Amino acid sequence: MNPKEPFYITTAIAYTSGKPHIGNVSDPVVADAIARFKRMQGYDVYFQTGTDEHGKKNEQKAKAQGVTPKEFVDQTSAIVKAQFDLMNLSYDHFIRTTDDYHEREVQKIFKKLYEQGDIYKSSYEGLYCDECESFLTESQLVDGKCPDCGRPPRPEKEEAYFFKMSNYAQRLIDHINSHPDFIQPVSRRNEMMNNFLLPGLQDLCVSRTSIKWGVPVDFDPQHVVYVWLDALTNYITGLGYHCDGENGELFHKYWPAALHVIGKDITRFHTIYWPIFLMALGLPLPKQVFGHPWFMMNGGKMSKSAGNVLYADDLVEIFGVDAVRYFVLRELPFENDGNITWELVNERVNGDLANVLGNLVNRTVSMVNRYLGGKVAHTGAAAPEDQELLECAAACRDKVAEKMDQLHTADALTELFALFKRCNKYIDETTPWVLAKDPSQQSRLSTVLYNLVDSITTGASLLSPFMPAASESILRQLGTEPLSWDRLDQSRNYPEEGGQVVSQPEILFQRRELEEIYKALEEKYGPAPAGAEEKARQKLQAEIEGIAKIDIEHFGAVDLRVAKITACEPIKRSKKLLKLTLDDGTGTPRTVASGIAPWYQPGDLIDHHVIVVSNLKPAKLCGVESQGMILAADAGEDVQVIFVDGIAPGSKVR
RNA sequence: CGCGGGGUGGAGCAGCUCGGUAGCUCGUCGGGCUCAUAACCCGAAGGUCGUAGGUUCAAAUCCUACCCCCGCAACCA
Repeated sequence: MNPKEPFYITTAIAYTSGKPHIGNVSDPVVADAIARFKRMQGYDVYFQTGTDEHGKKNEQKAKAQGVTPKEFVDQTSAIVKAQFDLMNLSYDHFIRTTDDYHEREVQKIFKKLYEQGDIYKSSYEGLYCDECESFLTESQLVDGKCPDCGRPPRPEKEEAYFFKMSNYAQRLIDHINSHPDFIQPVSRRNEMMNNFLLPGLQDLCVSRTSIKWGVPVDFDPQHVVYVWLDALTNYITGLGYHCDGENGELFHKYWPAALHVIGKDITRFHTIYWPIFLMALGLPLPKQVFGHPWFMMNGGKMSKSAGNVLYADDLVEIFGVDAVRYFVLRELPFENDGNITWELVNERVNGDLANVLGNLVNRTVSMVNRYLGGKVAHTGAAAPEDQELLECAAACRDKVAEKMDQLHTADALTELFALFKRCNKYIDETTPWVLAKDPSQQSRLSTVLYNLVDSITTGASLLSPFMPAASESILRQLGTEPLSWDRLDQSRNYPEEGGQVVSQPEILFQRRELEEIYKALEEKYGPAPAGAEEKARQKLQAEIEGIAKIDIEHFGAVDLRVAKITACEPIKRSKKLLKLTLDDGTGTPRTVASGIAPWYQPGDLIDHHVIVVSNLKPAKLCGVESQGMILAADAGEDVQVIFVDGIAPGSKVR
């Protein structure tokens, strides 16, 4: 390997709408471990992260707080940065999309793409719904009506800029096919190909006039640049890219990026739009994009509104930075979503970190002090049972590297911890406490403990990209320094003539009982159930108060009738829909699609009488025309259709 | 028939490309040890590898059909 080979790695820049949760900091942590590992291997690494600060959401939030958008994102960007720093990220550059050099360059890029014909000015053709304040695409339209409110939208022509994706789609398809590792994992690649590229890419609208908080198009200032075009370019503006040709030194050195680490939700932007923007700029494409899966909380998506969010700083407060890093790197899987809960983190910390690693260091330092006065040297008294340990330690480096090359941080850690487990086993095999009782075994005892310390030194050195602080602490306790990469596949790196360990071992990772954790959480947040109930009440109240009052005429406009379900069948291609055939007393059967399939079997419904909104405008759902809707109580998890059995079909409900 | 991923001891996963003893972590049970953070080490129990067929001397692995779960798309009238 060329020791100076550049390696540019980025995370997705974080959106500054609020405090990021543990899932949001997981790709920076993964990227950081990879960046540190590559540095250790001798690559010339440049690691960039940052915040994405423009867009409507921030504009609105700032307004709600009575501050300017810039003031708002200054706050939230600092919050994001604090979380990243807390996780001990070793980024070389933290970019903000409100940085002046970035904004200037985005304007130039936009202009260049416009001048060369990739971006063209047109008008947004869709119909505009005044009620919903949004444009509707052809596919959204339902009988020419707004799908949300059913009002007739009026034709509106709003001018906007579009990017001609079709110019580059085929080139991108070819690139993806000829670079099988470009998109990781493969499931994401197939998804992109089949859902977006092969059916034909739509031109992308790349400007907005409805938003003020963005980078203005300098030659047409009522437009601002679409946030994704703005955000994605951070990867090159951060390196000092200048589209007029005078690129900075960093750009020359580091572009194209070796790896973009992102969350799976934004794979489309990074593997379709971003490469195409780069093609348009005549730049080489990044070598790899890794759309990692997510952490779920108890099987559900983490979200603030669901109240199941875990924050990095809360976890760090209890477990420490390295433990949280370890969990993310060990448990965030490669292909499918992973799980994170207090219980799972605790299990990992106790099992792997406290028991296997922490205790190993602790017992080793203790023995060196107790039996050898704190100084351990290789005295030459080798024995056959040493071989297996020494080989395990020497082989560890390449095993870990192989897994890291595949971006499998979890497997890399498994390999590394296999070494620590092997060390524990070696202690049992050699029983130093027995040797210590026999003065004639003094030399052997010293070699045994030397081998142990030597192997731990190797392991601790390899550990540093994953858990920098723990690695440093172990090496300091052993009285040595991290090993350089080219020595890591060898033995006897610990000073053979003798090294001095600290006189008192320090607890690396504290074992904790779940009860302690629950207690700490309760002290911090108060009793959980009561708080949650109160929150739910407040939310409900706010929700109901937020709904505009209507007068009786409006309600009278809704025609509710009793109808009997005469037939019911599931709708193919849909998960939630059942197709109901109703007798509403008119003699003409009425078809209604209803999203109740998760709660009702078709047979449960036949012959029941239900309430139907009879004058709702028809709509097409999954290929079925639905003429009205039936009423049901929706408790989120549970849904019950309202039955009025015994009442004649056609009866009015008021 | 929209596209893709997956179904392996109680839990979470590896193995499948290139058929040949089903492996790892946690949990359970039993034993050992005392240097250590109730830790560490050893052993055991527990699996018709989603179902049904097929190919083969031999199938978790290859082929066919079906069932179930997850993601993307669609979508809750």
